[in-house]
Amino acid sequence: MELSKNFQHREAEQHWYGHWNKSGYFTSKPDERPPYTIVIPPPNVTGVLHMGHALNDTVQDILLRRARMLGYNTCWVPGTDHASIATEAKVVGMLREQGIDKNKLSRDEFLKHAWEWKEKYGGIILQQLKKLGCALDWDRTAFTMDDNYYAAVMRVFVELYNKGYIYRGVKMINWDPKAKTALSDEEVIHRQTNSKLTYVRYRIVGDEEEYITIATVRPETILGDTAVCVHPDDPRYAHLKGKKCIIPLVNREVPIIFDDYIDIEFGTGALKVTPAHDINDYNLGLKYNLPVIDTLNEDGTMSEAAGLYIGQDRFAVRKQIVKDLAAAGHIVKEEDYSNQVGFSERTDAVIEPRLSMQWWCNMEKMAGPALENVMNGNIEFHPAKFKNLYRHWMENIKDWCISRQLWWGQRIPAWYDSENTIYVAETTEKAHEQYKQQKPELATQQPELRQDEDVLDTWFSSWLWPMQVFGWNENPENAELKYYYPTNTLVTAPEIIFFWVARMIMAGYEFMGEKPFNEVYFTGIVRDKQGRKMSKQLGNSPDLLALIDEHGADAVRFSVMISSPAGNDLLYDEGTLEQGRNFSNKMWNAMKLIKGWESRVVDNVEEGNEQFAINWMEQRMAEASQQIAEQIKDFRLSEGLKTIYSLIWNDFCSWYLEWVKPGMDQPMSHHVYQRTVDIYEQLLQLLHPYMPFVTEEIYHKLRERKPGHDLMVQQLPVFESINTDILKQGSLLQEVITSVRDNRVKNGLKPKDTIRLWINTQHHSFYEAVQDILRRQVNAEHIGFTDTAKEDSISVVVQTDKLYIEADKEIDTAAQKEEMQKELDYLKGFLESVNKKLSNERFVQNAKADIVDNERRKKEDAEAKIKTLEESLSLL
RNA sequence: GGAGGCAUAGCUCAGCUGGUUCAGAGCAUCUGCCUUACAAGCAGAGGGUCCGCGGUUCGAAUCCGUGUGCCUCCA
Repeated sequence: MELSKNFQHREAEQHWYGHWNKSGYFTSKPDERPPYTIVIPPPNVTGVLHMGHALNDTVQDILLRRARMLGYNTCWVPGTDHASIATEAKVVGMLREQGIDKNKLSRDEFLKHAWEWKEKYGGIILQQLKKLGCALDWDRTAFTMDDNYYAAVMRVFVELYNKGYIYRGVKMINWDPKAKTALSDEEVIHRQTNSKLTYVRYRIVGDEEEYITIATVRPETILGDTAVCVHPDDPRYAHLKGKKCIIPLVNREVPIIFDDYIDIEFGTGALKVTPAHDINDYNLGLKYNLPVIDTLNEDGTMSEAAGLYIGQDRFAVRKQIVKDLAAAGHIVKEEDYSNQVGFSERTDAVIEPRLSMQWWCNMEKMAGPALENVMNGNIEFHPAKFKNLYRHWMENIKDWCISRQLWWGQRIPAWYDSENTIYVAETTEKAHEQYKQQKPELATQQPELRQDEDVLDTWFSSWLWPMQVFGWNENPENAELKYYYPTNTLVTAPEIIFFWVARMIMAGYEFMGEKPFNEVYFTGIVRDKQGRKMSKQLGNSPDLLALIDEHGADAVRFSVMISSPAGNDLLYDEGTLEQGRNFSNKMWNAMKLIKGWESRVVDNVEEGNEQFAINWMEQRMAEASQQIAEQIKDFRLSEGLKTIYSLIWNDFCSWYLEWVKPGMDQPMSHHVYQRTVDIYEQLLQLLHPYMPFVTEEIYHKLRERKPGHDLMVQQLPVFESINTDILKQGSLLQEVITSVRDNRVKNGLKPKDTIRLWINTQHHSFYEAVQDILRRQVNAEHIGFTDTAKEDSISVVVQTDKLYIEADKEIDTAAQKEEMQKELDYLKGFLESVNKKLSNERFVQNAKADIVDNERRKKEDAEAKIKTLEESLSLL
């Protein structure tokens, strides 16, 4: 078998993903094993794989692949979200390019285009997840607009309506003038924006000379003002009680009202009140019974009601009105001002608060169990800090605006008769039945009902995801739902904790009477090296498919995971891609080295110190396995990867393989060879969840495998208790080797220069067990024991052993002396502090016994070492 | 304005219930090596006022208070 110089990721990735898929490893059916279930946070059907997905889905894949190795029946459900507003915007844009105006299409015609688009381009992201290696059960691929899913959404709407949670009403909502739809509070992004604060004076009625000055960042809304408000305790305005003022340009008389809502410090202390276009003004309007003048059209242009600038865009008017006000002598001043402005999450348009008739869902009742079960730990949040955030939101939960003025989505199942009576039902037929029952006479004259034009918020469907992907609506008692629900772990971004996580929890308790998942792991936000959030707009998100193609999926997974501290944001540095690729390469070469020994394997070769190396490596592996299990259990996935990385690179490659490596053209013991392959297999298995492709590839190169004998489906070995003595001996050996090498370098010995090593020690048996290893590792031609110091040698102290290096070269004793003296000084200082502690009665009395014992041991160790060092020093 | 978080080596971060020779890891840097798997590598080294101040304690990177700086979410 000819092995390439480096790991070739392209062929390996394609081959193994296909092989796993064909072998049915991704498919799950309920059986006697315990389930481990994850539902993927469904990406937008319009989406393409970006860094956030890479992080999120790699985490899920790691958890899932590891769970399979621990004996669980793993099921990871893929799918996409119809993403009503994002998809509709995309389709509208595509139609525009083809010269088709959405407004000229009927609803059905538009939906036909939308479905065509979805079938053709939608769900590309699912193919991209395959490239990343994700072990998703493709047979279960779901879409939030599938027929059965649609039906579930209808049922939920009707049930909540019948319970009285869902109602229709006029309220102030966030209006997206670009998409021409309402948005929920969660879909509005507030950004600090540079604006102008314009000071405008309104003349007081009955006095040609007196004015009241207000400050505003949205001067165009002046046209909708119906009052001016000041604080009742503000002495500047006390004399204006009962007076009116005149809105400039439109010359409308409005009252001056007094309310302690006003912040005296802000601006001039006088606030213009525009009930139609500001939520706080709206509330003031309700309180003082002010008229509402809606000056905006749905596309953000000025309406008839504005009286001026009709049909012109709000931002153009903002500039123009300041000029016109100035010309009329009403502008006092303008100053730069920085404030929070709301933007649409989907279209990035500036949000206008706007009054409109919408559908609402009252969340208060559903919030109860959802809050309780997170706070009591029934659903675990990792990191736990998100519990506070969650509680804060749940305790102040507001009604959810669930209607959207769009076509792409689940149409609201409400019908109206000619008297505007509402019939809510899952289907047209059922609505008509209600109608005939309630108004038989009208129904015979006018049999047709008219359905509400709006669709539901996307999240009103995705909050059912963990139940509906297992067929909740068809049969809530079905075997799959019973087996897989509640799912185990939800992995998602903290940004959608309210949009999605909280609502899934509410839906779970409301409709299933059970939580949707046992635990939630919130990943960090992916940022670039400068700490900026990766986004399309900034263009700082790398092309993932290109990265995978160039460096390999394993390298991408490695690089995302290694820089992903638990619970914190991830500053993505492409340099770690190289680290990941180098790691693959390192493992590839370790395999090549081992394979190179295969032809030299002999049954009856005399073994040297290899057994020590094997015993030590096995214990290191057991120790690291335990650490990794702990780390992954606590979602410290990045640390888990570091642990395996170091175990493979340092312990296995740098130490173990060097320790068992046979000399040039020397035979290899059959036993040592087999154990080495066994050990390597287990290491590959530990790493497999993180880097599935390279590990599977090497696993198959190491030994011939029978069909079905793939690394992905192997079970993790269970390690017995750990022998710490062997681990300590291994560390001592490493310390001896490193110290001797260090002294070789410091004394200018070249790697090829051989030495003679003399050891003054109590631990003869230990050194005998490792002397072959030691000799090779420090390039010694001879190792022997001694009771006395060696003349003209480099002396090295390791713990309490003294080593003497003899070389055919001049030795710089002065430098050595200095080094030893430094070490000695440090130890003496250390001993002093230990002694101080031990002579402190309060310490000896208060501290735990084993802590005190430990201090005593430290004291003894330090004293012994000082003695050894002093002896060595005196001989220099 | 309200809520939450973070601050440890040049960079990114560990350090869990206060006590291990506790001040760590990786990357980066420096020095020497093309040594019989790997120069995408090997060997070795240097590098820190644990943000400032105060407190609790026999003992604080760790707990508490406070100041400063940065970040996120909400209004």
